[in-house]
Amino acid sequence: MVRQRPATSTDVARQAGVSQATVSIVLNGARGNIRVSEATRQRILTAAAALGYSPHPAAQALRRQRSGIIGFVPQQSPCLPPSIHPHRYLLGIYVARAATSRGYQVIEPSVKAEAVQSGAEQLQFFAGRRVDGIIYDRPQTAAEVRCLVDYGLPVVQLLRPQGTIGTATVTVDASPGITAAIDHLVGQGHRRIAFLGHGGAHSVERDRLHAFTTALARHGIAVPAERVYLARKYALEEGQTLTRTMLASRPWPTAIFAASDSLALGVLHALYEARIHVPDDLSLVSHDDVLAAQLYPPLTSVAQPFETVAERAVALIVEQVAGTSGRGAETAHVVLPTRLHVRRSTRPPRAGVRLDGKTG
Amino acid sequence: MVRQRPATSTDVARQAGVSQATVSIVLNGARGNIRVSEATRQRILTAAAALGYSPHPAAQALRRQRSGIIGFVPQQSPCLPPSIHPHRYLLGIYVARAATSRGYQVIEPSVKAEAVQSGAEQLQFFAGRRVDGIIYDRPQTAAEVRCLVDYGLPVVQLLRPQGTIGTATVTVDASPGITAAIDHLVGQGHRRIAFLGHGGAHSVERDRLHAFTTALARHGIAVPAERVYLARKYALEEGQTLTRTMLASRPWPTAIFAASDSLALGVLHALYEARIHVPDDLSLVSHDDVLAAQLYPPLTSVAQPFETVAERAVALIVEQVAGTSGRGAETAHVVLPTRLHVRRSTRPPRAGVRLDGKTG
DNA sequence: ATGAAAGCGCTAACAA
DNA sequence: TTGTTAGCGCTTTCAT
Repeated sequence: MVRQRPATSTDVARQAGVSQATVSIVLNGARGNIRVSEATRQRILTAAAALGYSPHPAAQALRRQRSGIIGFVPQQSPCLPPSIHPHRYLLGIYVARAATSRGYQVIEPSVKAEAVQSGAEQLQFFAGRRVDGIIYDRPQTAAEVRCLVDYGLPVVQLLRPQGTIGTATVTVDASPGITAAIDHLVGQGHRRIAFLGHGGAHSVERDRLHAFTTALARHGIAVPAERVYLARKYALEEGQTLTRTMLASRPWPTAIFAASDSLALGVLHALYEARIHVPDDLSLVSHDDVLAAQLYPPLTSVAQPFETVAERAVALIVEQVAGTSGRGAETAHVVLPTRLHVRRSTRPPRAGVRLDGKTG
Repeated sequence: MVRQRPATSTDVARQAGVSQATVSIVLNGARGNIRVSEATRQRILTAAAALGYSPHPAAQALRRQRSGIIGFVPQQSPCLPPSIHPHRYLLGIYVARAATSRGYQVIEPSVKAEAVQSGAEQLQFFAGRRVDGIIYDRPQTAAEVRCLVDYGLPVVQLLRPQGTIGTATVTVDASPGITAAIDHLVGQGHRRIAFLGHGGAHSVERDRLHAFTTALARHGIAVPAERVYLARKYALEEGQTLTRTMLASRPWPTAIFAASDSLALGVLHALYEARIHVPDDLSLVSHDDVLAAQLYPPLTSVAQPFETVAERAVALIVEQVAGTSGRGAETAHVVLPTRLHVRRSTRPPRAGVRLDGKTG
C-alpha cells in the first residue's frame, strides 16, 4: 500500500554481488560488452529485472548535465483559447509523443492565454528548466528565435521558419498536395477555380498560390487576377467576406481552393447563407486538413504531415544533443511533402447549369 | 554564443560572501526570516539576481526526492488519432498549463495510437519517471486505477471516476447546465423535446437523462419514453441513425437535446440529409461544448468547465505532494457546475406549422 | 545568525 | 575484467 523506495543501482549491485559502477556500465550498454564478462553481465541484468530497477531520471540528469527535456514553443499568433482552436495544439501533441517515445519529455511555456512571450522570457523559462533543445513552431519574429540560438541551445524551427539563423528547420512543400488537388478538380471537369488565400509576404503563403497557378498552368488553364482572393489573415470572417464578394461577381467559379481550413470554414458559412450547396452547386478544397474532416460536408483537403514533422524535429534535437554532430545536423533542413485527402466536398460541376442563375 | 554554465548556488554564495547553505535557506523562503539577517538576505538576493541564478531542477528533485512531475492519463476509449478528435486532448492541455504555472511538469504515457495500456504498464512508466502523482481522465476500469493507488501514488480521477478507491475526484454536476438548457428551450416555447443520449450504466450517463427529465418536470412537462433515444456509445453514427429513427416517428419534437457533441454532430448530418434546417425547422442543444462552437450552425451547448477541472486536479495533487495533508485531501471530491452557452441552433418553434408535413 | 558536512543516485575517469 | 573515487547541485541536520 505504501510506496516502497524504488530500487537503486546500488541495490542491484548488492544483489548481483558486484560494485555499483559495474551496474551502471552494464545498464548503459555502450561498448560495455568488451568491459564486462558475460557472466556478471547476466547476473546484473537478472538482479535489475528482479528488483524492477529503473534509473532515477533526476540523478541521471544531474550527472550527465542533460535534462532529457525538450522545450516546445507553440504557434503564438492569434491567441485563442484551446477550446476554440484545438487543432492549434495538434503539433504540440505529436511533438510530445515523439519525444516520449525517445525517452525525452516536453515542456511548454505556460502562456497566459493572450500574452505573447518575448524571446527573453522564453529563454529565462527554458534555461531555468535546463532544456536540452527547443522546437519552435512557426515563430513570429527572427529575434525571439535568435535569443535562444545565441544562448547556445539547439533549435529547430517548424513550418514557417524565420530566415535561416543557423537553426535546423522542418518545413513542408505545399506543391505535391496542391498539384494533386488541382489534378483532382480538373479531372472532374472544373475549369474556373478560385483561389482564396493569404496575401502575406512569407514564402509559405506565396508558395501556396504559386503551386496553385503552376498546377493549373500545366493543364493549360490560366488564373485571371480576379479569380484570386487574398485575405489579410487566415480567419473564418475573412473567408466569409471574400466569398460574399466572390458571389457578387460573374461568372462564378465552379470550385474554390481555400488555402487554410479556417478560410474554408468561412467559405462554408457564406455559401450556406446563400443557399449554395457543397458539393452539388460548388466544389470546395481546403488546405491544412486540420478541421476539414469534421466539417459538414467533410472537405477534400491538402494535409500537412504533422506527425512526421514532429518526429523529424525531435530526431534533429536528439541528434544534436546526444550527438557527435558538431555542426552538420545543426543546419539540417528537412522538407516534407503534403498529400491530398479526397472527401465529399468535391464533385464534377453540373453540366449545362450556369451557377449565376441564368441558364445556358 | 556558446552557452556558459548556468550559475549555481555556490556561485551565488561566493559572490555574496556567504556559505552555499545560507543561499539555499534564503532562496527557499520558508521560516528562513528568523534565521538569516536581513543584510545577508539582501546580499544573497542581489547576487542571485545579478547572476541570473535559478536552481537546477534535477538537483532539487534528487535531493528532495520529488520530481515535480505529474503523470496524466488521457481518456483512452475509442482510440482515434488526434487529428480526428483534437478535443480529446483539450483536458490534457489544460492540465499541462495548470501544472506549469505551479512549477510542475506533466508527462503522458506515449500511447501507440491503438494500444490501450494496462494498469501495470502505466505504473511501470510512471514509477520509472518518478512522478509525484497522477491525474487520470475518465478511467475505463477500476483495476487500472487501483494499480497506481496501491503503489502509493496520489491519484485524482477526473469526470467519470471508477467507484471511490480512496482517490480524490474532480467531477462535474450536469444539472445546472441541463436545467438552464431546458429553461431556455421551454422559454422559447418548446414542449416536445427529445433526449438523445447514452444508455450506459455509469452515473454520468444516467445523471444527464435525470437532469433532463427533472428540469422538464419542473415546467410540468412529462417525458414519454418514446421521446428518449439511447445510443450505445457517444458517436456520430449513432446520433445519425437514431435521428433517422426519430424522423420516422410522429409527431416530431420541436427540439432535440443531444447528450454529447458527437451525437449532436450525427443529428446535424441526419437533419441535413432530410433537408431540415437548424434552427428554423428544429432546435438543437448539445452537451460538452467541445465541438459545438465550430459546427454550423454554432450549437447552443452545455459546457463542462475543463479548465477549472484541470486546475483543481493539479491543485489536489500538489497539496498531497507538498502537503501536510496526511489524508484529508486524499479523499477530496470536487464537484463543479456546468454552464449553458447559447448560440445559434435554438429558436422558438414555428407557430402553426406541424413539422411532420401536415398543417394544423 | 551562519557554516560545515552528509548525502540524494548516478556516470565516468582512474586504479588495480 | 572489476572496484574505487570524485563529484553533478541541491537541501537539511548539526555544530558553532
